[in-house]
Amino acid sequence: MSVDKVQPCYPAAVSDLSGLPPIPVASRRDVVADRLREAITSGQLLPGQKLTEVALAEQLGTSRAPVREALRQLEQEGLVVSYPYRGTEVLGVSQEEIEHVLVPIRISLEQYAFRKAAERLDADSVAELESFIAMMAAAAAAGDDSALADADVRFHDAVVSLSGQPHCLQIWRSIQPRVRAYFRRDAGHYADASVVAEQHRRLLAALRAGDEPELEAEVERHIRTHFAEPRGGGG
Amino acid sequence: MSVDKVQPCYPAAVSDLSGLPPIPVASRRDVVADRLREAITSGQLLPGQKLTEVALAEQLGTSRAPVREALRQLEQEGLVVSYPYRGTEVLGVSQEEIEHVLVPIRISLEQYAFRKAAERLDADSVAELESFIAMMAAAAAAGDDSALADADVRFHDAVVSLSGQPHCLQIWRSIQPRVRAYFRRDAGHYADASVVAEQHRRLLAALRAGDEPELEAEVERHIRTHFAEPRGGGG
DNA sequence: CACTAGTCGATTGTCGACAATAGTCCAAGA
DNA sequence: TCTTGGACTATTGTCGACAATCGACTAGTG
Repeated sequence: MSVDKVQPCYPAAVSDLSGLPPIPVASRRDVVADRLREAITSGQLLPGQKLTEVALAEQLGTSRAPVREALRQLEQEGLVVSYPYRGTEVLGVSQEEIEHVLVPIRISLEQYAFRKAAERLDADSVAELESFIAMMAAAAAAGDDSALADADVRFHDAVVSLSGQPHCLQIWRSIQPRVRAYFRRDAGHYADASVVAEQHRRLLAALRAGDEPELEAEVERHIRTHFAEPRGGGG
Repeated sequence: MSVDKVQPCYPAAVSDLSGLPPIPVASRRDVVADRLREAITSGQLLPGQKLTEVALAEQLGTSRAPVREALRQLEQEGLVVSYPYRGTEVLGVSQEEIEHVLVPIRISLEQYAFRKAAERLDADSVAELESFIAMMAAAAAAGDDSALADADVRFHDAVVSLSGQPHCLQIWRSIQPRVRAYFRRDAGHYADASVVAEQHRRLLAALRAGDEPELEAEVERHIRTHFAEPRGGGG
C-alpha cells in the first residue's frame, strides 16, 4: 500500500494571500476578515474556491482562532459557506438573486436609512459625506476603480450609520459585500466612472433638502442605475 | 485595602440557563446557539442583559469556544451585540425597525421565495408543509402558543429552503429571529391562534396553484396580518 | 463482479492556559 | 477640592494541542 499515490481527500485549496505586512496582535480577527473580504470582492478568490483554516492561518501568520472567527464573519456576509467538518468555500451569487433579493433589500434599507439620516444630519456629517464625494472625483480622475468603489461604499455606509438604526446598519453591512463581490467579478466596475461623484452630490443634496418622497425616489433611482445592468458599480 | 468591598467592573450578568440535559460533544456550538436563541426569543433573556462567555460556558457545561461561536451566530441574527474586550449584551428591536426594516424585508424575501418554491414543489414538500399545518392546528387546540410559533416558523423556513436560493435563505434566517424575539416579548403571541392553521392552508393552496401575482398578494397579506399590530405572531 | 465493513487522512470542533484590553478605583499632588 | 496617574479586575482575544467527524480508499465476502 503505497502512501505516495493516495489522493488528498479535498482539492488543493487556497491561493496565496500572504505578502502583506504582518498582522499586529489583538485585532487579528478583523484584519483577517478584511483581507479575505478584499480578496473575494476583488476577484482574487473565486466562487467554489476551497478555504482551509490551517492554510489561511499559515499564510496570514496567525493561529486558527482568528481565522475561524473571520470565516464566521464572512459567512454572515454571505461571501463564504462552510460545511461541518468539511471546510469552507467561497460562495457565488446568481444574477437572479442579485436582482430579486439583494438589490430590492438594499433599496428598501437605504430608503429608510436616508430618511432617518436626513433627520439627524449635521454639519460634521455633511463634511464627511462631501469628503467621500471628493475621493470619488479624485479616484475617477485617476482611473482608480478600486478607490472609487471604496469611496462609494464609505459614503453609503456613513449614511446608514448616521440613521442610528442598529438592525438597518447590521443588515446593510451583510448585504453590501455580496453585491460588490458580484459586480467586481466583471472587468469594468463602473460603466462611467466620471458620473459617480455627481450622482452622489445629488443624493447629498436630496438628503439636505429632506423631502421624503423625493429622497426615496432619488435613492431608488441611484441604486437602480447602478445595478440595473449586469455590470454596474461596486457600492 | 479590602478586597471584599471592590465592586465588579460590569453589572451582574446572565440569568440561569442550566437545568437541561448535558450537551453531547461535537455539536455544542449549535446547541448553545439554539438554547440562547430560545432564551432570547422566549423573553427569558431581555434586551440589555449582559452575557459573559465564562458564565454561559459554566451554565451550559462547555468551554468558551462553542459559546463564542454561538454568540457570533446570534450576532449575525441581530439578537445580541458585542463590544471588543467588553462583552456581549442582548439587543432589542424598536417597533419602528420592525415596521420599516424587518417586515418589509421579510415580505420581499418571502414573495420571491414562494415564487421559486412554487416551481420546485413536489409531493414530498407538500406532505411536509401539510404536517406543519397539522402541528399548528394541534398546538392551537392545546393552547400551546410556543409550539404554534415553532410550527409557523418551520413552515416558512421549509418554503424558503425549498426555493433553493442560498442568499435568500441565509438572509431570511437572520431576519426571522428578530421578529420573533420582538413579538414574543409581549404576552399573547397570537391574536387568534385558531386561524393560523387556516391561513397557512391558504398559503399552501396558493403555492400549489402557482399563480404568481395571486401568490405574492397572498404572501404579503399573510405577513401583514401577522405583523400589522404591535402584537401579532411569532413566525 | 457488486456490496459491505473497516481503515486512513484531511479537516474542523473543542479545550485549557495565557496575553491583551478597557473601565474602575484609589491615592497622590497641585 | 479637583485632577491625574497608576494599579487592579473583569472580560475578551489568541494560541497550541487534542478529539471528533467526514469522505475516500481498500480489502474482504457473497
